[in-house]
Amino acid sequence: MGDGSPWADAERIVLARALDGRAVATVLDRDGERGRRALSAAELPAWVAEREASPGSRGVRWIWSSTTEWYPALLEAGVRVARCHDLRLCHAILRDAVPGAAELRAAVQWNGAAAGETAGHTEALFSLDEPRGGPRRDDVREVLEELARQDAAVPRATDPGRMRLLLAAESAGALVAAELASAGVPWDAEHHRRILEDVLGPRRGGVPQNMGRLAGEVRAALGDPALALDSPPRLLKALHNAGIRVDSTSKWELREIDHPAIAPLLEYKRLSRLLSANGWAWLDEWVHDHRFRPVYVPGGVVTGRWASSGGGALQLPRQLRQALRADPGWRIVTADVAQLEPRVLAAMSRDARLADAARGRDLYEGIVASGAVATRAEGKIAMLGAMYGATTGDSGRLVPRLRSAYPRAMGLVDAAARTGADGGVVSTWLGRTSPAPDELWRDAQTRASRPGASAADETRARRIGRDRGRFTRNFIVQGTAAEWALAWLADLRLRLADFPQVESGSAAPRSGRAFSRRAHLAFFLHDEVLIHAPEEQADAAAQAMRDAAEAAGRLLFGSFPIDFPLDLRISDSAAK
DNA sequence: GGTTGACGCGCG
DNA sequence: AAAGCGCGCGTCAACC
Repeated sequence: MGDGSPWADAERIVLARALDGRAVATVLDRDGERGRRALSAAELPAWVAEREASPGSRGVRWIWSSTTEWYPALLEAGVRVARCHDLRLCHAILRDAVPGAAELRAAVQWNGAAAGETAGHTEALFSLDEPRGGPRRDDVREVLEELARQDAAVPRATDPGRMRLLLAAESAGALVAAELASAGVPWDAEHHRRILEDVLGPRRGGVPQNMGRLAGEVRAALGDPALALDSPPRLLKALHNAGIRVDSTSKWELREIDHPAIAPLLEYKRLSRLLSANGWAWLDEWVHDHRFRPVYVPGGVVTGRWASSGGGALQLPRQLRQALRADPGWRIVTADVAQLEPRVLAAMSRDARLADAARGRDLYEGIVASGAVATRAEGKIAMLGAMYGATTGDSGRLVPRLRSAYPRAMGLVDAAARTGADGGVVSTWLGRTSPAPDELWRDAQTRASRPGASAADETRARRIGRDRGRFTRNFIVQGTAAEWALAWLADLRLRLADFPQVESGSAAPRSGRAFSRRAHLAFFLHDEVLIHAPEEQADAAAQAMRDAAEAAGRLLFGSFPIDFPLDLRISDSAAK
């Protein structure tokens, strides 16, 4: 790699799979291949640990087809690595972001999810067992060729330096995701059950008691003794029959209605949601041995955010956070970033006035102090509206005030929206690109621009254009915020890995071998991180969170004066 | 019978 | 107080 790149001094070791199932490690240095050896599954962890620890290979970067295929077995054996390059995730970024990366685009066998990761609905383009999609992705030659394609593509990125950061951050995120799976979220199932019993009432075979009582009240108030509350169409008819004029059964609409059936109905919906999303069945499926182990999918969202597939980690209701409890002798350290997205917007647009409003305080209060809006609530609505593309309501009405107060920041998101509406592609700060327009957009524009297009065609084309504009407007902000969060996580996990091990007497053995004796990441949610730490390491873990946030800000935005204050708490649980 | 899409709602 | 981004998941109903 070129001078100054994060890879410049790193020894690179490529792991692939031989036909006999053994791992093949190819050691690369600046001048090319320096050696190769085959290792059995039993030999691999110790060998990796040795290379990772040896002073001579400081900065070794492990290159593999996919972190989800290689790292769990190492963690299982108690071995962590500091750095990796996840070819599958990096392929997806480079393929779209590098102009003219024809070789990468042609290597379609690298598209799609990791082998063995496609449970059902997502059609696997490729699988290790049936290489019908082309070369076996884990094959030694295939892996080395893909690495060569990516090495060739990076210097042709719009900004190679930023692209290297993005690839390193994305790969580090994949390591974090595997480590989170290994460590698990400490979960107090008994406490969770108490909450369920309190809210839903005892289960007596069928419907929990409190839900049954509420359902009875709704049926009585609507004069419909057989009504099935869980069927929106039937519920809607029953509401109409009772003279309640609503277009849907959503709680937003129902909340406006004055009728004796509404209060118990809304309460019923609340309970029903808790039961189906995080009730006893969820506990049985997802919590074992005091750990909740959700399935994270790094890079699963187009913007670069993580997705999840299983366990609903990204939707844990606030109501249940108090069941997230530290092991005895351990603490929960939580940190979330205050107003991450507008801060990122200030930095990427180099808007010094917005950065001023953000500095050292609540950003929305800062907007009030600048005189642009009257109250914090207005500042928040206006800023969200600016980032999401609101045009109507209170939000849409307030956005113009921000436009005049913060022309640089607003100019950047407005420009992204115009680009998107016109069918263009936008990029995050580090260079992840938005998808090209879909068929719906292309078709609408084609219809509207042909001779004899109707007014309806033109209206439709404009609407679809605006829809896409709202997406690209938000893409650059949400995507750059995701990059900041990855940088934060990446820095934090290395700091925590340097923490000393605690006495084995105070270990938390359920956290997995690599994490049971020192502070470790336990949960991540877009702009929020949770650490499970031995009591004596809690303060240091909190400081590591602050230091990592500071480092992430500098890594992305250099000396631009933006700060990322954390809301930090040390407690027995994750409850606010 | 199984699959698919709309809905509703939880999270950021 | 509800229209404006990104998700996952459970449920129901329409469909093959």
